[in-house]
Amino acid sequence: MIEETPLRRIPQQDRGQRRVDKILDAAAQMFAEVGYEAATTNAIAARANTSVGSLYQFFPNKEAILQMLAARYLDQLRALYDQVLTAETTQLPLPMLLDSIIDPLAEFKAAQPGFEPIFFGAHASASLAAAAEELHQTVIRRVDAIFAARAPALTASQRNLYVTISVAVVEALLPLSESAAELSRAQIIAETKRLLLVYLEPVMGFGGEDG
Amino acid sequence: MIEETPLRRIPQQDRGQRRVDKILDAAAQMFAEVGYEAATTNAIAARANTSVGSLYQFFPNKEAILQMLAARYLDQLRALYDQVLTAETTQLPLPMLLDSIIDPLAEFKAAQPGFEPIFFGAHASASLAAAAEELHQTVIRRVDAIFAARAPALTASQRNLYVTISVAVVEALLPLSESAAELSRAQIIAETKRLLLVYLEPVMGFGGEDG
Amino acid sequence: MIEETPLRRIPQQDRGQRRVDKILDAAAQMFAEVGYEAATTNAIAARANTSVGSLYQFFPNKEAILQMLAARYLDQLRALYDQVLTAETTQLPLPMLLDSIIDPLAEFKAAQPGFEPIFFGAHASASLAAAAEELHQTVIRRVDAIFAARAPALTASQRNLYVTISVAVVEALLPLSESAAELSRAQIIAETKRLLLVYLEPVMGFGGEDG
Amino acid sequence: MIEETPLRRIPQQDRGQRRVDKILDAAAQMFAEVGYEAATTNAIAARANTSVGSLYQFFPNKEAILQMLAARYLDQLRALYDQVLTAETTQLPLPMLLDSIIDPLAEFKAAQPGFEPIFFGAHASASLAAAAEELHQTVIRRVDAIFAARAPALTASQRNLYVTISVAVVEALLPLSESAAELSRAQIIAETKRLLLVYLEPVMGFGGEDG
DNA sequence: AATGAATGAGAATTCATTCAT
DNA sequence: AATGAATGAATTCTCATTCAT
Repeated sequence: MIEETPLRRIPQQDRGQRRVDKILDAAAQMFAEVGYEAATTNAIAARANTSVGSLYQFFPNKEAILQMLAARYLDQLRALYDQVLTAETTQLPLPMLLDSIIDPLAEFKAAQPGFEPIFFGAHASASLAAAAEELHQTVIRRVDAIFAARAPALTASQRNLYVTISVAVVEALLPLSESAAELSRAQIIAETKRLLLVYLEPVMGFGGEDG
Repeated sequence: MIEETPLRRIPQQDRGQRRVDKILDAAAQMFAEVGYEAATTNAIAARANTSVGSLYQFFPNKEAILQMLAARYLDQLRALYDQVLTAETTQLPLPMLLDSIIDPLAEFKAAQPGFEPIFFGAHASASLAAAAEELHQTVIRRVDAIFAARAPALTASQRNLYVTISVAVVEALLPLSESAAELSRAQIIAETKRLLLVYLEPVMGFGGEDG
Repeated sequence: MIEETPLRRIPQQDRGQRRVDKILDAAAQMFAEVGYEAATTNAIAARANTSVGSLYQFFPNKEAILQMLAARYLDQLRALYDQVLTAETTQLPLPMLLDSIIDPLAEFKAAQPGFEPIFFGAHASASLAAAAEELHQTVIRRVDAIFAARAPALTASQRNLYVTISVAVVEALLPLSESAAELSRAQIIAETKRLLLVYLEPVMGFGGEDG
Repeated sequence: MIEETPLRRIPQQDRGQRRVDKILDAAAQMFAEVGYEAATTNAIAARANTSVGSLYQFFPNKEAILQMLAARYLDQLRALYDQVLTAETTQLPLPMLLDSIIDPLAEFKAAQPGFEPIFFGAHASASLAAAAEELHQTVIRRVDAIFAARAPALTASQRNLYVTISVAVVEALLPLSESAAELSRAQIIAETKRLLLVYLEPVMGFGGEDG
C-alpha cells in the first residue's frame, strides 16, 4: 500500500540501516515531544547524532520520515498481532479475546514513544492523517476478521459499526494514562476491557458461534 | 499561565467586541480547515475582514487566539449545560440522562466548526493541548457532579474513573461521523449512548438513589 | 505574453512601486555582477535596502524577479523604439536606418546594467532563457517589420534569415566593449554598423523600394 | 591563476587518464544539458560511472572540471587547426580561407556537446567566463596570425578590430542552428561565410598580399 | 484605532567537499 | 585508489510580529 519506497536510498549496509533507525527513533521522540510540525529536521538529525545532510540522504523530505515511521510501526504491529492472534484466539472466551487484542497494543504503545501521536493522536495535520491511515486500517481489518469469525451472524454493516466503535474506544482510552486524571495504566486497561466486554457481550459473548 | 487575561485590550465598545468575535470566528474556521499550525495570522485576519495589525491589537500572539477561542467555547458550553442540566435532570432514567448530556455536545460540535479540533482533536501540539485543557476539565466537572448526585455510593476515586472513561468515550466517538467509516451521525450518536448505557447501568442505572 | 502577473501583490501606492523598482534595480546589478544563479535573494534585498520578507511580498520567487526585470526592459525598449522607429525611418538611407536601430539599443544597454546578461549573451539557465525570449522576439519583430517595409521583394523566409543574422550580430558585437579587446565602445558600434551595412546593402541598400 | 595545474594528481597510468576522460565527457554532457551551475558533482561522477570521491581525486573542485574541459577542447581545437591552417591556407582565395577557418569550428561544435556552452555560451557565470577565456584567446591568436599574413598592410590595432569582430560574429552565428529560428545548420554556416566575405573582402579579398 | 507594509529569525532542502572504510 | 556515506554551510522561502502612516 505504500507503493513507492519512501526511502531515497535503500541502505544495503548495516551501518546505513542503523542510521535510518536512529533517525526514525529520534524523529519518534521529537514528534512525541513537540508534535510533527514543530519537530525540525535539523533537530531530528541532531538528536540522531547525524547531520541534516545524512537525514536527507535517506529521506526525500520531512513527511517521508513520518511515513517511514508509520510503516515501521505497521510492520511491528503486524508482527505482534501475527504472533498473538491465531485461529484459536478467535474462539477464546470474550475476556481473553479482549486481552489478546488490547494487551499487545497497550504494550506496544508503552514501548514506542512515537506511536501514540501517530496512531492515537487525532489528525491534526494532513500529513499525520495520511501516515496514520494505513495503521488504522490494518488494525480495523484485523479486528474485523476476528469479529467476523466470532459473530458470523452480523451483517458486514453491523460488524463495521462494532469494529469502528471498538477500535475508537481503545484508541481513546489507552492514552488516558498519560493524562492528568490520576489513573494508573493498569486501571485504564482493565476498565477499557470491561467496557468493551459489556458492549460486545450481547453479540459475541460466548466462546464463539455456540450458545 | 492562562491566568493573565489573554486579551491585550479589553474591548469596551461593541465595535471592538464584534471585531474580536469576527476574528475568533475566522480563526475557528481556519483551524478546522487547515489545523492550528497551518493557519496563518494573516489569513485569519483576512477572513475576518480585518488587518493583522488589528488582530494583534486584541491578541498578543497566535496562541492567545486559540486560548480565547477555547474560552469562548467554554462559556457557550457552560451556558448550554446550565440550561439543560438541572437538578431534575440528574434523576431522569439513564437513557434520558445520557440524551441530556450527549445531545447538547453533539449539537454544539455540529454547529461550531472550530470546536472539534480543539476539544475532540487530539493533542497534536502543546498549544492545542493547553487550550483544550480547561474545556475538558469543565465537562469533566459537570459530569462528575451529575454522577455524584446520581451514584452517591461511589467513592470520589471510583467516580473519577467512570467520569474520565465516559467523557473520553464521547470525545472519541462523536468525531467518527467525520471519518470515512460510512456511519451516519445519528448512528454514531445512538451507538455512543448505547455503549455508555451498558457501561453505566450497573452503577447508575436506576432513576437515582432508589433501587 | 507574460500572461500571469508575476507580481504577487500589485503595489497600488507609490511607496510600493518604488520598492519594487529598487528591488529590480538591485537585482539587475547583482545579475550583472555575479550572474542569475549566484545572486541570492537575501543579497538582492540587502542591496535594495529591504528585507527578504519585503522582496517576497512582491515576488513569489526568485525567477519572478528575473521575469519582471525582463518585462520592465521590454516596456522600456518598446517605448524607446516607438519614439525612434516611425514610418519615415524605414525609408532613410541604410546607414541612417542602422543608426536608428542600433544606437537606441547601445544606449539602452549602456544605461541598464542588468540588460546585458538577460538580452545579450547566451543563456546558461532555463530561467534566463525564458526571460530573454520575449525580449528577443520583440526586437526580432520590430526589425522584421522594418525589413519588410524596406525590402518588400524578399520572401518571408529570406527576410527571416536576414533578420536573424542581423540581430544576432548586433547582440554579439555590442557587448564586446566590455571585453578585454581594448576596443572602445564607439569603435565597436561603428564597426557593427559598417558590417551590417555591407551585409544588407545588396538587398536594402537604397533609400527604400526605389532603385 | 590558471597557471597552476588544475589536476590534483597527474594520472600516470592509463587507467587514471581514462577515468579523467570519462569524467570530462560526463561533465561536458551535463553542462550541455543543464548548465554549469545546475550540474552537480555527484551527477557527473554517476554519469561517468565513478564516485564523487574519485572525481575529487582528480579535480580539486568543480570549477577545475570546467577548466580542464576547456583545456581539453583547447588541445583538440589546436590540433584541428594545426592540420587545417598551414602556410598555404593563408593564401587561398578568401571564400576558401573562410571555409578553412569556419568549417572545422562548426564540425567541432557539432561533435562536442560541451563545447558550445563553454565557448559560444555567453558568460553567465564568472567560472564559465574564466574557463572560456583561453579558448577564445587561442582562436583569436590563430585568426590574428592568418589575418596578419594575409593583410600585412593592416596595423596591429586595425587587425585587432577585424579579428575581434570576425571571431565574435562566428561565435554568435554558429549557435543559431540550435535556436527556434527555423534555419538549418547549413544555411547558417553559408550565411556566416557570406557575411564575413563581404566584411573582409575590402581588406583581404585577393589571394594574398597582391591586389 | 486601523492598516498593511516591513522585518528577520527560522525552516526545509541542496550540494560541494571530506574522509573513514 | 576507490568508494560513497557524512557533513554543514548556504539558499530559498514563510510567517509571526512590529511599526510607520
